Parts: sequence; C-alpha cells; structure tokens
Amino acid sequence: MNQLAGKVNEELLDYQALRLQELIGEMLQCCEDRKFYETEKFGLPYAELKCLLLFGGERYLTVKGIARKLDVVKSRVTKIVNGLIKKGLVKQIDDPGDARIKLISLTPAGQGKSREIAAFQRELHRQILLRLDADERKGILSYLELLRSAMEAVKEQLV
Amino acid sequence: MNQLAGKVNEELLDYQALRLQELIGEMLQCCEDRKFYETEKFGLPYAELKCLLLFGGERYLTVKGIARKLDVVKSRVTKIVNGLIKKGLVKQIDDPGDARIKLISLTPAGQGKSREIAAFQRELHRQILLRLDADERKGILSYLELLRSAMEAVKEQLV
DNA sequence: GCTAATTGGTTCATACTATGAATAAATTTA
DNA sequence: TAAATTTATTCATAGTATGAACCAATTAGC
Repeated sequence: MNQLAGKVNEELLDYQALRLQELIGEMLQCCEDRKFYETEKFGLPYAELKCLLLFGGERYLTVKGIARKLDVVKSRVTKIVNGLIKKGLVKQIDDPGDARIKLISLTPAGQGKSREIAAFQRELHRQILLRLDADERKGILSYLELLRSAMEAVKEQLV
Repeated sequence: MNQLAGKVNEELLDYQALRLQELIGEMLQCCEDRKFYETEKFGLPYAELKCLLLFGGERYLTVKGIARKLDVVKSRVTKIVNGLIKKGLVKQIDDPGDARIKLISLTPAGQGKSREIAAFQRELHRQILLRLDADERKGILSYLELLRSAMEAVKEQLV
C-alpha cells in the first residue's frame, strides 16, 4: 500500500459518499412526494392512512397496540383514531373482558379504503420494478438489502 | 411464453414488489431516525438545520431563494430564518440595490454550525460505505441510481 | 377483602412543519 | 405618474408528535 494509492482511495470514498448522500436525498424526496399524493388521493392525513393499513391480519387493535406499531405515543393514537372515527372508517367497542380497553376495528368503509390504499402502494412498487429487467430487479433488491443493513449498523453505532 | 411461466413471473414480481416496499420503508425509517438524531445533536429544528446547509457556495441568500431551494412557501422561510436569527446563526441586511430584498447570510457561529453539520453528514455516509467492500460500493451506487430513476419515472407518470 | 401499584386511555399544553390569504412596501412597466 | 408586479411579513389553519396530568379499571400483595 503506497501513499498515493491511499490518497486516491480516500478521494474516491469521499466522492462516493457525496453521491450516496445525493441519491438517498432524491429517493427521500420522491417518497415525500408520494406521501403527499396519497393524502390527496385518499383524502386522509398520512398518519390516519398509515393507521388504516395496520389492520392487515388483525381484526381488532387497541390504542396501545397501534401506538407500538406506528411507533408513536398513545395520546397521538387517540387523536388519529378520533379522526378515523369521525370519517366513519373505524369504530371502537369496549373490550368485554376489560373495561379499560377499547377494541378498534375497521368499518366496511374502512376496510374498503384500507384495501384500496394497500393495492395502490403495491401497484406503485410493481410499476417501479416493471421499469427494470429481471437482472436489475434482483440486483436492486440485494444491494438495497446490503445498504439498508449498513445504514442500520451505522445508526446503531451512533446511539 | 407459456401460461405457467407467466403466472410464476407475476408471483415473483409481486413478491419482489413487497420486498422493495419493505426495504424502502426501512431505509425511510432509518433516515427519519437520523434526522431526529441531528436535531438533538445540533440543537436545531430540522428545517433550520437544512436551511443552514444551503449556504454552501453562496454568500447571500434571499427569502425567495431559500424558499425555492427548500421547496417551501415564502412565509415558511420567514419563520425559519427568524428562528436562526434568534439563535444568532444568521443575519439579515437590506439589499443596497433593492429595498424590498433582505440579504441573508451566516454569522461566524452559523458558518461553524453549518460546516459541523455538513461534516457530520458526510462522515455518516462515509461510514456506511466503509462497511462495504469496493465492489459493493460501486454496485450500490449504480443500482441506487437505477432505482431512483425508476421511482422518479413512476412518479412523473402518476401526476 | 382491601389498599397500592400498574395498565389503558384521554385531555391539554407545547413545539415543529407547512400552506395560503391578506397585506405592506418597493420597484418596474406602460 | 398610475397600475402591475415583486419581495417579504403576518395570521389563521391543519397536520405530526411528545409528555405531563389525570381518571378509571384491573391486578398484586398483604
């Protein structure tokens, strides 16, 4: 390892870091725009939209459970759920076994909306993949996995 | 192309779309966490932090120019800049050639902070790359570029 | 069985991100 | 010079999010 090679390598790394930063920034912006599009399309604040999507497998969710899944505080969930109730997409009943607990479930309208949103998001990602050939798809997925792991590792070491 | 192969392909695509969605979601979350970390570390709301970073090449920026760069409305910029002025990171002077325009520039403290933040972000991205070998770095960058383009293309066709 | 601790949920104050309408002041155009 | 345009600010509004204080119900311990 001579000195020159080391320096060139450093410069390459700096250049690559900058490019990585830009690419991630652009992807982030794209996702931001998509969020905005979805709130318009489905007429829901994004937090409520995400909440609807949580009723995938489960029939009933609690405030606490939603808070865990959305990674927000309970009082935030109260707010979100109230919004969804006002829009008739979700309803609350008292847990027959424990009067503290409110069981939250989708109304038929909420089920429809939830399915609609999920289908839209699936389709978007399908569209992205359709712009690539089979090898590119495989490559993107495996390299993205690599990147995601590296990002999370760096994040861990940060905290 | 027989029917079976087509069906298998469709299923593969659906599976890949789901995986893509998950990976992007995890990367997004990671970036969210990083934002939060930075606001804590630098003691600034993220919008103000981003604003500081805009004074890279330019010596002076206007409210209008910042609004364009941050892609927000002018009144939002007024708010952000006021926050930065209160913290002594930025100062405003009247444009000698046009009294409508306020020229905004970094104070020495703001310059220091701005450099600090930029250096931190560069280092983060360098750390990510350092967890990968040379081939993986190249692969990630070119596949990310591919993905970003596909995402933007899909976004365009959406609007 | 009854107190004490815990759990589940709501309310309220606060902070941040962001928009858009209304407005004021300065400048440009006709 | 009057009208139109440009630059920036203020204010009302909406959304995201936290955390403290609180109430009610349940569970643990004695």
